[in-house]
Formats: sequence, structure tokens, C-alpha cells
Amino acid sequence: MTTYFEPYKSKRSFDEISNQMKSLIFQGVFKPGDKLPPESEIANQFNVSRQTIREAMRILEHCGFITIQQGVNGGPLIVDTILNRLATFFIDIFHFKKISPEEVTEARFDIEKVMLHHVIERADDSDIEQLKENVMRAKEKIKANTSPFAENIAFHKLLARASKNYIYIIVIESIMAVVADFRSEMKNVDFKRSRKITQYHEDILESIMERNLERSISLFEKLLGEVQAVMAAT
Amino acid sequence: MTTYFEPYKSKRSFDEISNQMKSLIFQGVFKPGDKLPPESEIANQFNVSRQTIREAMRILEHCGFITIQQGVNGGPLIVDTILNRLATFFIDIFHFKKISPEEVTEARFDIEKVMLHHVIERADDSDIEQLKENVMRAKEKIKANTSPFAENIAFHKLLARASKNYIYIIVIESIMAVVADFRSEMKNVDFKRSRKITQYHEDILESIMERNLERSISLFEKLLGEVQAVMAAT
DNA sequence: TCACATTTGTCCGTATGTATC
DNA sequence: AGATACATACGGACAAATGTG
Repeated sequence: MTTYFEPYKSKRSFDEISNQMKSLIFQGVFKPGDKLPPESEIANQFNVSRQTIREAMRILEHCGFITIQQGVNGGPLIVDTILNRLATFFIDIFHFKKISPEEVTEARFDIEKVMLHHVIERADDSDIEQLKENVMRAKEKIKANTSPFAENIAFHKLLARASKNYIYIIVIESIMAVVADFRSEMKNVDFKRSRKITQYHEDILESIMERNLERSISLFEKLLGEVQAVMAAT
Repeated sequence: MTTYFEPYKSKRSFDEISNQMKSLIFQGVFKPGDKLPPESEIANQFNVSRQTIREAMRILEHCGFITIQQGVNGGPLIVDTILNRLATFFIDIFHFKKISPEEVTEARFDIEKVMLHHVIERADDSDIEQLKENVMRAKEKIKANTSPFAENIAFHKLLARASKNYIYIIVIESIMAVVADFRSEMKNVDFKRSRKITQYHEDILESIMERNLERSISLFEKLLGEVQAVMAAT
């Protein structure tokens, strides 16, 4: 039995309002960078109280569609932080369900390896350039005796972008957020391993520039071993 | 420059409160099924107004940690609908970023195929049983001349569970939500193709029971062709 | 069936904090 | 530095929903 009619009004006003605003954003009526009127005026326009608007704002804020600033010329600002929100959502699931690092590493490398097929095919000059810069910055950090961890994480996000498939971007971005979260709980930093990982990244980049799928896959497998060792040290 | 000290109090009270409650849930102090005190009492305990608590509740609700009921014996109830929330999040991204169905299908089958390695290895009797029931229900629907679409979607979610890796469960659950959302926007239902898809599912299940990886992969590729045809008809 | 108690949903008015000009 | 405009927060009130006697 399917329903044919939408209810005249959803149960709660703030749900109705946040949904309406969401669909305006989807339609492109509001775009990132646009400023919304202050709470009080939105309340007037919808003919509801400010409290109701505030609860709707909490929802939109949590979805990554708006941020809110206090003070003169403040108020709700349309933004696009939806990927960040998704990443924190993944981290929440991870804490809640107590997923093991081994599980994450397994799926992550599975997925990255199939993704690599598309990267080898579709990476353009801009992707290569960004990957080069990433490896360069990582090597500089190593020289300065600081950890290249952030760059090593970013390398995989850049790979996902080079696949030109947004699903991979979403998934890898989320998984790497979990990986970073794990690492942030680790006490000791293993510099030797970080250096090895950066070295593999450089080699993988080279194999991508050669469009050499076999080599890149086998390098990825070696990288996996290194990462497993790091994750096991948790 | 890293920060060493947390601020005594985060900027906004409702953020502080929702974060505190989140971590209590992570620690297992509150478990699904538990009932929280009514808003007014929570407000008293935190020594803030009811309005502040309501905004914190909006956040927790949106994260999938609580639902709220009105009336006597109502109030906030701890639940675990986090996967549903994640799925709707994916759908939002999908609408916002206007991802094409082709992109989804490509990544989906890439990922499902690597996942299949683990399914073949790890599927236990309970998984097989559930998959059997799923295919049976789909075939019954076809006999009754109704669409087995819901069952066909569920088949892939069951496969993910059989992989015994929670990352796959999360990812496939989310992607299939997007696929279902797509389909819900489609006008015409192609019964012939639905029937073929269910037939492939039955064959794939058989190959899993045989622990025959090669056969299951090749069946998956044929299934991909069928699904691509359906998605192209959007 | 009806009244009642409890709890969320919504409103108004007001005060305080904060960022900008 | 002071005025302005905005979000944050408080308290009290009533309406609507929902289970109970």
C-alpha cells in the first residue's frame, strides 16, 4: 500500500522548515556564500517563533548546509561542509560500533586498489601536480624531523579525487577521517614507518605517471603491509 | 602550534550538552532502549533552560542516537538508527552534488566485486539462509506480478553483512539507499529486467554456496549489465 | 468513553554575550 | 571606544499529543 498524498503539514514545524530550506538549497536558490536573514526575520517570514527557527537551524547546521555567526552582519551563512559532516558521522559510527582498525584497513585497501584502476586511466595533469606537491611537502617535513602524517592521509584523498568518481571521494574521505582519528589516539609516532610510507607514496605516484597499473597495485600491497604495522601498534 | 588546554566551556551550551551525552552513549552508560528523563528534568540537572536542552536534543536526534515521543511516558528514548541517518546523509549529498547514476553504478559494482572475495570466504549458514529467504520472497513477488525491487536491494545489503566487515556494511547500505532513491523517482518499472535481476541473484547465491569465486564474479558482471540498463532508463 | 496527568511543541518577552562598524 | 545587530540563553505560559484510570 503506497501513500498518495503528503500530509498538509508535517508534525513538527521545525522539521517542515528545515526540509523546505534544504530543498531550496538543492534547487540552487540558496548557494554557498549566500547569507540568510537573521533568525527573527526568518521567524517572521514563516510566521513562527524564533525558538522554532533555532531548532531548524540546528538541523541545517548539523547537515553541513549552514554556519552561524554572531554579531553585526552575522546570521546564518550557506556553506558546503557536508563532506566534513559525513566524516564526523563515520567517526561516530566507528566509536559507537567499536570497529577494529584491522577491519578498516582491510576494506580501505580493497577499495583503494579497485579505485586505482580509474586513477591510472583518468588522472590528469592537475591531479598529478597536486600529488607531486603532496609528496614534496611530506619529504620536507621528514627532513625537518616532523611527522608527515597529515600529508600521508591527504595523499589518499587526492588519489580519490583523481578517480573522477564522487562515490570514491566520499567513501575514501570518510574512511581516512576514521584513520586519522585512530592515529590521533595513538601515543607514539613511528618516524621510520612514516618515512617508508611517504617513500611508497612517491613510488606509487611515479607508477601512476607511467600509467603502470601492475606496478602501482604491487606497490599498494607493500604499502598495506606498512600501514598494517602502524595500525597494529595502537 | 597545537593547543594544550580545552576551553573551560565550549562556546555554546547545547553543543557541550550534546557532546557530553554522546560520549555517555559511546561509553555505554546509556544503551538503546533506555529512556532519558524529560526535557525539564534534564534542564534542571544541567542547570540550563529547557530551550537549550531542546537544541541539544535536535542534534542527538539527527545523529540517530535518540527518538522523542510526546505524551505520558514519552520523552527521549535512546535508539540506534545511525545507519539510517548515514543513508539519508548520502542521499542528501547525492542530491546536492548531482551525482550521476552511472557514477554510482560504477563504484558500487567495483566495491561489491572486491567485497565478494570476503563473502565467499566468510558467509556462514545464517547468511546463506537469509539470502535464500530473500530470493524466495523476490520470486514470490514476481509470481504475484508485483515488483521485487525492495528484495533486490536488500539482497546486496545481506551480501555486505556476509562479508563480516562493518565498513562494507556501512558503505553498501548507504549506496543502496541512493540507488533506491533513484529508483523511487523513476516512473516506469521494467518487470522483465527485475525478473532477470532476481534470477542473477539466485545464481550468485548458488555460486556463493559452492564457494566458487570465479563464477560469482562473472555473474556479477552480467548483473551489472542489467542494472546499467535499468539505471540508464532514468 | 471520558477525564486527567505527563511530556513535547510552540509562543512571547526579556536579558546577556559577541562581533562588526 | 561606543553603538548596533545579531545569536545565545532564560522563564513562564499555553496548546497538542498520548498513555492511564
